Amino acid sequence: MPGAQPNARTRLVDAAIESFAAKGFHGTTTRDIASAAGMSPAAVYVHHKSKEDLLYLISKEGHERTLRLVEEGVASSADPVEQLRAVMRAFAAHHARGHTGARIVNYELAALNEEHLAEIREYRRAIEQRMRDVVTAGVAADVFATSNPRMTALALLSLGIDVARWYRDEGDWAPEDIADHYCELALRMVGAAQ
Amino acid sequence: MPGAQPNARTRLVDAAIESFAAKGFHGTTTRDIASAAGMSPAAVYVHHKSKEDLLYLISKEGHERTLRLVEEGVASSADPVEQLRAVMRAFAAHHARGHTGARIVNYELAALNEEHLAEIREYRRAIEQRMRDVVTAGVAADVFATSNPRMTALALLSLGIDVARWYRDEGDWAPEDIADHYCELALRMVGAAQ
DNA sequence: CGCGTGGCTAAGCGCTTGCTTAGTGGTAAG
DNA sequence: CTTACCACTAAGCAAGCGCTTAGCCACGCG
Repeated sequence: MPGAQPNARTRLVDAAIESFAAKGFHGTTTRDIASAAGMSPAAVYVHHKSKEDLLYLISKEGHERTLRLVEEGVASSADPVEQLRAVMRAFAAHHARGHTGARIVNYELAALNEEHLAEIREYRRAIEQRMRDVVTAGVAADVFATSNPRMTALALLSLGIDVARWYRDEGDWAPEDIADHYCELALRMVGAAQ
Repeated sequence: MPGAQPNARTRLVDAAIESFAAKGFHGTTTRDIASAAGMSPAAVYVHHKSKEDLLYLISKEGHERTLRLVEEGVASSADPVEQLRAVMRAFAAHHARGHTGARIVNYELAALNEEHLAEIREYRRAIEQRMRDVVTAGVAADVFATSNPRMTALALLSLGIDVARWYRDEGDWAPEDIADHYCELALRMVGAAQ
């Protein structure tokens, strides 16, 4: 065991996450990734097929995690108000706490190849569907009131996703502060009765 | 006059906007830009200093335009409710209609050099300040009610910016449809009295 | 001990990159 | 006709790119 720390493969993945988030997929070289993981350029290819494959792995795991988050929020209650609260809390906090990975998930889709992109799009479609279901259930139960449930659902996700763009670790707000306030905003956006 | 159409310089800028928006700054080559403008690779350097300088020019003009938009919205009325309506309408519609340029403005900041980035940050700070002023004025006038005006103002801008990410020309909604609905959402987010 | 195995690297291949150099051809003034 | 100028290009340079090849070295097993 030469270097340090855990598994070299995951060290490379972590290095790729840092690099892709900071400089974008095309702005990152395989040498950047290797040296951030403390290895030689060739080491990347011992553990991963290609640079694009690393991106795909990161994107896939990120989307899986996000979908799971949303589904757990929906499953946490039968009340649309509580569902929305749970989903928005988890979604916003995740995009703050995990802004590094979330930037890749949301802004590097164009760098994926065709098949990989098609697969990732499925996750995104599923996430949107879950949020749409929550909003339409609330409207049907007459606890939400919005003139365009589909656009409102998209706006809710959009608001959460964009946290990954503006969030800074050195900022004044902790992920939980943002999650709290975003819950309030979400309930207002859907016109939740209070 | 060999090629066609207007001014070669602006043709190159337009080509750069298309390319940067589609593939990102680092994913675009100077040859991409030149050939999209119907010229040889060297022609880029007849009219522009460097690839980064093209990005700077696009980013600067985009930010100037956005700031102007926000300021016009604020100036359109003395009533915070009307101000917010005007700003959100213009802001959302702009990020839909001009999503190509807006993507560069919002997602390619990291590709700017240090001085250029510093200058661009000033525009962004000013835009945020204008929005914050509208929200705090509304709270002071007791027509808005929000527990965290600063975060709410950021969320309003965030919501508008992210339109540039998800908007598609082939989609079901026109920029005006989005602008209308986003006005409603904005007023709800700030807790505007109805 | 010899032998295989598996994580890792030194070196480098073929290609593309941003950008430069040395012009070319068309236009217009003198 | 000469001269100067301007928009543009053909060709190419040095550097950097993603990725491969060949092989090293520490290890476990007989």
